[in-house]
Amino acid sequence: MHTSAIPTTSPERTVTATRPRPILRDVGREAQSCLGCSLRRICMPIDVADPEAKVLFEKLVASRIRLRKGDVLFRAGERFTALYAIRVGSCKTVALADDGDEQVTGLHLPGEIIGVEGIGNDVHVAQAVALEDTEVCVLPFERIEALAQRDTGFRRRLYRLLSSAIVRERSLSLMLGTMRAEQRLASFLLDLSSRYQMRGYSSTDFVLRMTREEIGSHLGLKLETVSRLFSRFAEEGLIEVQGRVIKLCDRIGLQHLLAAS
Amino acid sequence: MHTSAIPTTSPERTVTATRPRPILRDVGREAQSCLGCSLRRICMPIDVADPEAKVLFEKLVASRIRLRKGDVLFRAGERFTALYAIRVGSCKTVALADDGDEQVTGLHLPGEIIGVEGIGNDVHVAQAVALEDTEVCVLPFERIEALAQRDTGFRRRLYRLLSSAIVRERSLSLMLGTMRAEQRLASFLLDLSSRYQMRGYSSTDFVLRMTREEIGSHLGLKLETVSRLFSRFAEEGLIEVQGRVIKLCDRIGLQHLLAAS
DNA sequence: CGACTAGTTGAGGCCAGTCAATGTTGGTGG
DNA sequence: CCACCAACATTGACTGGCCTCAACTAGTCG
Repeated sequence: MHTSAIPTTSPERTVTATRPRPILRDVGREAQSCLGCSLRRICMPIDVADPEAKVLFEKLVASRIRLRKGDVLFRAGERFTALYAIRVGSCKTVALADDGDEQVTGLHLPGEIIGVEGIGNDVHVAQAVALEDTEVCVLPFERIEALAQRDTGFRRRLYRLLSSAIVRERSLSLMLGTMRAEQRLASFLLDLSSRYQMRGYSSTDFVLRMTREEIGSHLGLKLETVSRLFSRFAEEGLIEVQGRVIKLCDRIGLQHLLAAS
Repeated sequence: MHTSAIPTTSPERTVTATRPRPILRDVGREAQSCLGCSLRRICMPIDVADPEAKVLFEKLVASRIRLRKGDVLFRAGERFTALYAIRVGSCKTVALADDGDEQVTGLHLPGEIIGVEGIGNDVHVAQAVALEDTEVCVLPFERIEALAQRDTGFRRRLYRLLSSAIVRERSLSLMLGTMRAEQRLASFLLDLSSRYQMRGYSSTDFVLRMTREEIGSHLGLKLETVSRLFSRFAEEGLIEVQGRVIKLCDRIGLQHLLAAS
């Protein structure tokens, strides 16, 4: 069930770090059931009662893929065949406009499922790139379809996955449309913080996996602006910055920034 | 099947034109099948072969609702019970941030289906408001669910609906994150133009249903900026403007604006 | 007619972009 | 181990696009 043809995309025009490199496909790691996965609570929080459906659920993951930093999981224009659940590491998704403009639309952490925009199109409209060494589970669409048809709970999960992607994109628009630079960055940091916390990591100390340029692209800012803001936040005692190592010192202060018009 | 409780939302804080007004529910117009609908090609372009599914398909629309300009179809926080297909008129969808910020996230024309963000949440996260006298079909979620379970084509249609909502939101983000004011407005006009064309209306002459402020909110600009840009586009011979009546004179010129860095 | 909303246009200020120089970090090979 | 290089990051000076504030006009409705 490999993708039979790798569609031609323009020769690598990415913000950073995406050297042209052969696409790595299944590394032959044996699949594993979601049932025993430690990320299940975040990734697939459903119960499947019906025995037949349960069998399908256990076989949802066809394989695992290992990615090194900079590896491309899927490209825009490539045929949609599966969703991917991040098990270890992190990925960015990058949207490409017709005119070559591009934007980091999302930063995805373990337990998140990516690739949903392709689900109605048969084609991916975005690109996913690993930000560090990363491992993802491959959920082939036929299996998703089959399980969705049989099990109501899973179908609900699928709806939720899609609608929360809509909501996420929308809140990004809201941010880009209404916030000023400092608010965007504060909002970004707070969002990251709470997502790390949800996964049992520190909510105050973490390492950014994106460059200033990628963060800027995500927030609709230039890298210099991002850099300046980090410095300013540090001066004001809101955070401590050491390259990509971040420490949130004053969460309340950051939240106040958001409230300010 | 009416919504049993109307959740309390903050007392009307919208960009414009949304006077507090009693929510109008079903006006008692008899439902009608999608099969004979002139918008079906745009709205529900599927064939349902299986006879049982066909019965469900014919009964998809429970009722129609008529809205006058400014009427609210659903509010953020309100329970999600149905999708709505626009038959006549147009609606805007408005997203509300925690801090009171709001943004027009979409302008919806006949044949479009709105409310999909609520599909996984049981709750609407946005507000939909009629921009003119408007009529919508009510597609109760139970009926959608039932048909989706039975018919593969319809299920695909549902996926497509959701994923294209993701793509639409994403391209809005892309616009807000990467384009300058004149490009945003040009892009907005060209998008509207092609959507009118798709519906058999003139692609060059149309009436904006939104105020400058609403357009600005959608594009992440202030109303003065929108107004100035309309004037400038008119000066440059790209368009003619007469209040809300727009005539696109130089489509190519507008497209050139997009390409320019 | 007055009150109100929508739209236009001008003057000035500020936030973020641009251009440029310099510093820092991490990986590679001698 | 260190030298070197490239990618990443920081900081400064300047610019300009969009926002803000404000005045004025046009149309609408009671």
